[in-house]
Amino acid sequence: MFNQRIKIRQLLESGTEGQEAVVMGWVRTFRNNQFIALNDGSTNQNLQIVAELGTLEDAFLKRITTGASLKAVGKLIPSPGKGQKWELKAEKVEILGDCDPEKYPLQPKKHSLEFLREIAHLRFRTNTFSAVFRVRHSLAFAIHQFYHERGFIYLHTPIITATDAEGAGETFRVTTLPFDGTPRRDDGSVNFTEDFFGRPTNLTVSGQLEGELAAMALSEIYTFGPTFRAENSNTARHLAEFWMIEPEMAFYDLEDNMNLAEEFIKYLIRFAIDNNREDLEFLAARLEEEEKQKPQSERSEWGLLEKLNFVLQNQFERITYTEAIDILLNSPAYKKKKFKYDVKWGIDLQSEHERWLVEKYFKKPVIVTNYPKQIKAFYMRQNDDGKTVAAMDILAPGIGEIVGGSQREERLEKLKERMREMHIPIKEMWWYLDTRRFGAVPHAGFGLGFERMVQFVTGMSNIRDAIAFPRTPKNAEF
RNA sequence: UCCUCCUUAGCUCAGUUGGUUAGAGCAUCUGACUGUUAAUCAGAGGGUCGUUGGUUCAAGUCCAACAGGGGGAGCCA
Repeated sequence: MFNQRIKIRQLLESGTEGQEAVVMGWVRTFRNNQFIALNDGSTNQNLQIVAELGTLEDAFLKRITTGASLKAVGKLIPSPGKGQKWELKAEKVEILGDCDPEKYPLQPKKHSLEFLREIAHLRFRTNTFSAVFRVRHSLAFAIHQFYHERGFIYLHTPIITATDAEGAGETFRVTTLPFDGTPRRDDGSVNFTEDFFGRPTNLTVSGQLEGELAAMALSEIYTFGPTFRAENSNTARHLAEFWMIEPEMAFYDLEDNMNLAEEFIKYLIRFAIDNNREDLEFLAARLEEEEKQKPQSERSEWGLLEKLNFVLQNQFERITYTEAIDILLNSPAYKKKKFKYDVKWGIDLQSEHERWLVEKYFKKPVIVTNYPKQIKAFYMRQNDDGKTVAAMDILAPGIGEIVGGSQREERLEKLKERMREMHIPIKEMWWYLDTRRFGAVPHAGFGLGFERMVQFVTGMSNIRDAIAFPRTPKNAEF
């Protein structure tokens, strides 16, 4: 039996003086030939193992190196030293796995995030990344709890799809056809009838359309799974493979949709604060250090926890696209020609415009609604003005668009008209249109980028540090 | 994909108007010390200066191309 061990988190939280304990973990540092800082990932805190001088042989001591894994048996006692409440007075120490210090890349010092990204297989062993992934876990758990409490059904939508009509960007092709000797038709085009599915298929860019089908019977569903975009995006907020939460609700209009999205985001933040206090405090301190490196003008006004608490305590600002344009046109930034891109009704809001609205003007999350129909997807419900659709984007400080959603067009003729205008193949989408033929109801939904949410809560500025093994153009190591 | 900056020891970085043998802190190794907190002190080892080509008597330093990375932009979540 191996698992008579106690996790360090549990030992530090509820251990009692003199308690006999077995712990296992990885050595962070070994000081003074007697103090081992041991971490097992259950908490950011290390347990100090004290091996009294003279009790262990020199040859054995040399094997206790940063990164080595070991088992320690001993008694929990109040620590006479500063910096920790408890320590484990070792009776027995056993090396589980040696770690050559000449070759091990992690040192007990600060490493740059860029360097750690290159050793993503080992970066879990740092304080920063173990904290990020504990928070990420909590958020994932909270997502299920939030929807479960509200009677939503967790739906698994397909990862391989034949639809390329969602208008959400470039896709990854899924095929078993050979690269050499690809079967061709007489006109030279690839003969997909010989492919695995007998037709062109790709990795999903969204589970929304399938989600709508289920919502037309189960009323309220959500998906939470991986999503793929083959765009050549090289930014701190894009991944080729990311996770997305897409709730879809029957009998919801745009306002219901916004209310749910705001409640959802606040629930996730609340959950992390309640369950990951220590990790968030560590990440907040880390962020503060990072901010100090920046020039005064670029520093954020708030610390991480202040920011999260502020978001919790305040209503998201809700404005229409038209109002947003008016505010931008009247802004000092516009009048002083600070914007690189021009502002006028009909344009898609640029990053600089969104950032100005969120970070300079409102200084809190902003929900922008009712965008011009030209710049939005075919399935969004057309408003009576004939110009706009019932769309909503939630813009978060430092992240940008974190949620994109809409009330869906449930009126068959209106939907088909829009599909024709946007050259969406109506015939192939027969199954989608059937929901509008058979008992259509008003419904709405949105997509929340999970890694962007993780970024927002942890304060990590690059999305590649919010997922264990980031997939980006020219990068699929690990 | 575009703009911009960067690439020097295992890591983080200095390196002057181009000039002789390229430095520091941390890490590693050796020794000392022993209630330490990224332990401390002394010493040692460690470099094809991203790659290729060019300019020059002379290139880490100047120029070009390529590769990788950061920041910003587009596309979006």
